[in-house]
Amino acid sequence: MESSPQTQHSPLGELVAIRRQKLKALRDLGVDPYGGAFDTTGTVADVREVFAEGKFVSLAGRITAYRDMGKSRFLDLSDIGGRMQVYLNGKELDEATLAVAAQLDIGDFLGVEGECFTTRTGEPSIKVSRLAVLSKSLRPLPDKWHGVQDSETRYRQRYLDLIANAPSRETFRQRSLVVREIRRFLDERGFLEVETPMMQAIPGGAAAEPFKTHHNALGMDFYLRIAPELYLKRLLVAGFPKVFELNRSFRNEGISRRHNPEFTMLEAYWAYADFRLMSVMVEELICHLAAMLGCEDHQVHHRDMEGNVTRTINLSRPWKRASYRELIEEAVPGWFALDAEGKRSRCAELKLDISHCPEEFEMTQHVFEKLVEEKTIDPCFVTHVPKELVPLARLNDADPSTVDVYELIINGQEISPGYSELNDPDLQRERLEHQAGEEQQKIDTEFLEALEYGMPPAGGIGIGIDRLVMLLTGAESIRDVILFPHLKNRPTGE
RNA sequence: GGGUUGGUAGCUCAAUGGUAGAGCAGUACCCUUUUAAGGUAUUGGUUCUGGGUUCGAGUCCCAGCCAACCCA
Repeated sequence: MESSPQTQHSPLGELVAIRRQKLKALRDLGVDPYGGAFDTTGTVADVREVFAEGKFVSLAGRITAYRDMGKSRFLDLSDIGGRMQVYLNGKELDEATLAVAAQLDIGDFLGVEGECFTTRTGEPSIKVSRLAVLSKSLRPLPDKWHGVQDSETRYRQRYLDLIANAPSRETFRQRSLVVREIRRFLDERGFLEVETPMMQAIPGGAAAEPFKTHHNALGMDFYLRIAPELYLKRLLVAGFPKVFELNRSFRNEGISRRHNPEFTMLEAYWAYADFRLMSVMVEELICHLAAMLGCEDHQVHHRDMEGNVTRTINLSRPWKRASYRELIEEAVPGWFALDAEGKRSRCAELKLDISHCPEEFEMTQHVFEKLVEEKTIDPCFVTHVPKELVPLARLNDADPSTVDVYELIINGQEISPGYSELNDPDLQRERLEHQAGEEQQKIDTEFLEALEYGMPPAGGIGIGIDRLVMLLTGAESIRDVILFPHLKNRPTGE
């Protein structure tokens, strides 16, 4: 705990001290500044809905503006969904109420009862007949007009960001709508939502560095999952034909504009389907979500602070489908005709740093990431991906050097992979062993055992929900769609 | 991990190496339909931290901390 700011000889301390004096004044008036339940007509939005001249309503919210005109006082009561103006008439209210009103600050939670009326400037308002202090705010809120600009404050004290910045509120409201709608969409199609372990003895389903933890009673180490995949497939073995999980996974890797150590992923599996069917469902889902958020003509517009359109994503169906090879040839003609040395010098010409790509397929993948993925704004399903990149998918019958998957690229980043899942237990074991190399202990042999009981052929998808929300809301950073992104600890104190 | 930029009042931002300022918030007063209310007055500073250069540092140099962006 930090020391109380009012004990410090600081400007902030003085502001807090003044508010504490008001707190005491309220108590001296016989008012509990942290009142209990308050019966309301509803939220601000609800009250606006039922608003009718002369109607008696009751509303609670935070004071976000205070306009004192002498005998007349107007204040704004806000909640996450909007604001409502409240009017205090200095001549009609009793002395006790006015004395309480004199101790109010921006930031306080207040409950009011009164009649609806419209001011002559046309503002729907509530003429207060009774008020109740619900929570006295002891610290000053951010600037009412500029909000919180400092990114560090916005992330560390997200509540201040949400209080002060309407666009941030809207982003997180939309995120919530998206998650809810995905569940509804899948439920409508017969998918069953399940919950599988986030603590796993062997973290499988992806290639990523896991977080490690320890269970005392069992006396064993666990890892936070990097993907739910291997458990969801066990449920296919169990006989569930359609399952999904929409929840957190964890990867102990770098933090960037597009990476948070914990992130939200949808994984869905559909028995007897394949990656093509999954791609159509994902196309439908994302278009549906965009439409729900009000995008017109399948155009998603990203805007800057002034509201100018900075990017338009065209979601018109059908979405482009092209093979990994085609897309790379398109970006770098003649690429696949080059030998390893040729590829290396071509990368140098293209100013691509491939110092971390010893293998040829890694150079190719780097070219793909830089010259295809990052430049693909409108949706594109990339198919026929090299098998080295995707060890858990079914090999393509016609070209066994590739797998039956799609990688959906939108907005310059991978949004969703979709597979025809590999259900041959022997081949799966071989591919996992090859992937694990020296580290055979990293193979989830119990998963392989499950496969040996028989897993139906299936289509599977993953969707990175954070990135999906970025694309739908125009957020530039993953931190703008995660309520509490991880940052380093603050040095000390404030 | 490397590079670039930034960190000044509660918030948003200024300030050629030469007295640290403004708007909002706060405080006091005026004002009965305002709404970024308005008017008058006014309080408020460890300029991120620690060193250094200098007659003099928010400003220049070094180191560190935190953040954003780019690269890996």
